[in-house]
Amino acid sequence: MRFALRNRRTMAEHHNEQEEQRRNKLAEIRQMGVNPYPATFTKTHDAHQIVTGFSDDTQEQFADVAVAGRVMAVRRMGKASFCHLQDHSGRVQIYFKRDDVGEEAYDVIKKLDLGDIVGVRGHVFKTQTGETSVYAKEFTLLTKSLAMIPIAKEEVNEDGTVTRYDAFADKEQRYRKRYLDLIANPEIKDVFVKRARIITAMRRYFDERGWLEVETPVLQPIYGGATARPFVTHHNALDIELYLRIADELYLKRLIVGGFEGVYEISKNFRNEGMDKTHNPEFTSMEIYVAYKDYLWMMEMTEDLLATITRDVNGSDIITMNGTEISMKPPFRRARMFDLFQEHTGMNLRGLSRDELVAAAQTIGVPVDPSWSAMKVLDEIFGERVEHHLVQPTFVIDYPVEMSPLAKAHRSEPGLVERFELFINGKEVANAFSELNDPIDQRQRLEEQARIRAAGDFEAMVVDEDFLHAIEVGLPPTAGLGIGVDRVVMLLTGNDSIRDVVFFPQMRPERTLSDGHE
RNA sequence: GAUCUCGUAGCUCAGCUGGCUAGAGCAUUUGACUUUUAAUCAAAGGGUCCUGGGUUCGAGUCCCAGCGAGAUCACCA
Repeated sequence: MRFALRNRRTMAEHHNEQEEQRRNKLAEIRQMGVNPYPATFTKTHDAHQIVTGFSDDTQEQFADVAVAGRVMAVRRMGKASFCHLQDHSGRVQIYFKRDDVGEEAYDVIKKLDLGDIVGVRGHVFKTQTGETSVYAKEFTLLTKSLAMIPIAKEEVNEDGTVTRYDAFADKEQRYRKRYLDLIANPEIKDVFVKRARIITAMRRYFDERGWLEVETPVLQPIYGGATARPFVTHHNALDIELYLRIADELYLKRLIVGGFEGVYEISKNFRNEGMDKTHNPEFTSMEIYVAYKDYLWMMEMTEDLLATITRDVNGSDIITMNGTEISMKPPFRRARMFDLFQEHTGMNLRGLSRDELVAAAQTIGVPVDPSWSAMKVLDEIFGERVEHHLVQPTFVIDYPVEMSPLAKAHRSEPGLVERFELFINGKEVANAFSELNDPIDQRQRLEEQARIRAAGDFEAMVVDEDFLHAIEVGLPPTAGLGIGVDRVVMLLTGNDSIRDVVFFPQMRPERTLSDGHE
């Protein structure tokens, strides 16, 4: 009966047996004169502090503690009961004895359900079997839970590991109802704590160097800075179409034009494209622009940044992904794109025409569509033959100009731009260039994009006249970098799905009942 | 968008080539038990078998369509 869970809100009158029982208990508790939803509770300790801090030597400090949390297990034995409370730090066992906690409180304790939130005051002790527990003297119901919660039984093994029986494992329900996932599988909180630490470390790194965190528009009249399809929305008062940003690049460069010499933004971007293990329609990116620097400098900054973050959150330079060790210790390998082609295909693809590239692809057995552009063919060969080799951090540098309409022409290599992409574990993690600041060149590049767009490629860029005007006013030499924050989090937490590093990944809407409940 | 796999109780799952009133463990209810710990013991309740069609004497099971999910591929960060 999946839809019973899914459409609870639309079926307010329809409760199953167990939910009906909980509502009855709620009424009974109210009749006993107990408020099932009081306003506050004063905690003195976290579960973790008690479990790790209590000993024969410290028992004085734990003579009077107050803890609160969600009831995760109850074992009743007539006039005494044990339960496990779970708070943000972990679990602790509570011992309730009717003669100590009082008969009225014990009557409420008898009605406790898994998922209720309670507060307990008492002293800490060790049970006969040696588990550190709180011996309750006072009990307060803090929140009566009315909905069923998929709490599984757990066994703590001798080595301290936990075996969970019949755990809440349905990926769909875990993503849709993340609050249940967090309750039932609390260890996933570590991923999100680490995510927060990564972002904090990144911010600290930039702030320490004097670069300014800024905010630029999410709603943009012209989208740009990347090749992607946008989400479209409508502003009623202005009666115009607006686009959710696909990148913040063009606005951040305007700020460098305006005189800031280092700006960064950590922001959600939105791309109206497919979803899979590494793509969510909204995702977090970090973009930073620093004046008077180039992509060579940016490579050093990037490897130092990522090494610093890795050490901060993982305490080591080594990360392990599906059993593969990846060293985040600088310097990272640097390889020119066409050298990598040479290395992994044995062919020199530099300067080949489209037809020659198609022929080359066929020679090495990469299937290509003859209608594709030269750049598309090159990209395909890279994806098929090169990318998955780039497990250890590798800067791929010096891309063809056609692939990079916002990057500065290479200072010594005609036809290439000063750009790098950083690959780790076979996936792109960062993208950066010496920013194009030649206004004539920039205009030509965007106009070329417009032609590609007119020819039917909706991902090609749109000409942004105001941005071009800003470049004409004068952008100093500038290095820019974008990092896929979700991907960094995936790497540092060992997850291979973006859905496991985002609290609420995008899901198809659930089906509603056909009979008009909605 | 394509292909494959899956959808049975609150949770985790059985249910063979279609055949009695659809099962188990946990969870729930009632009773016993004042240091238990996957507590135990006794009894009980709980199901639109994802949805809609079809085949059949008979469908959880077979067929078709739809919805949702996961995996793989394609596009992208």
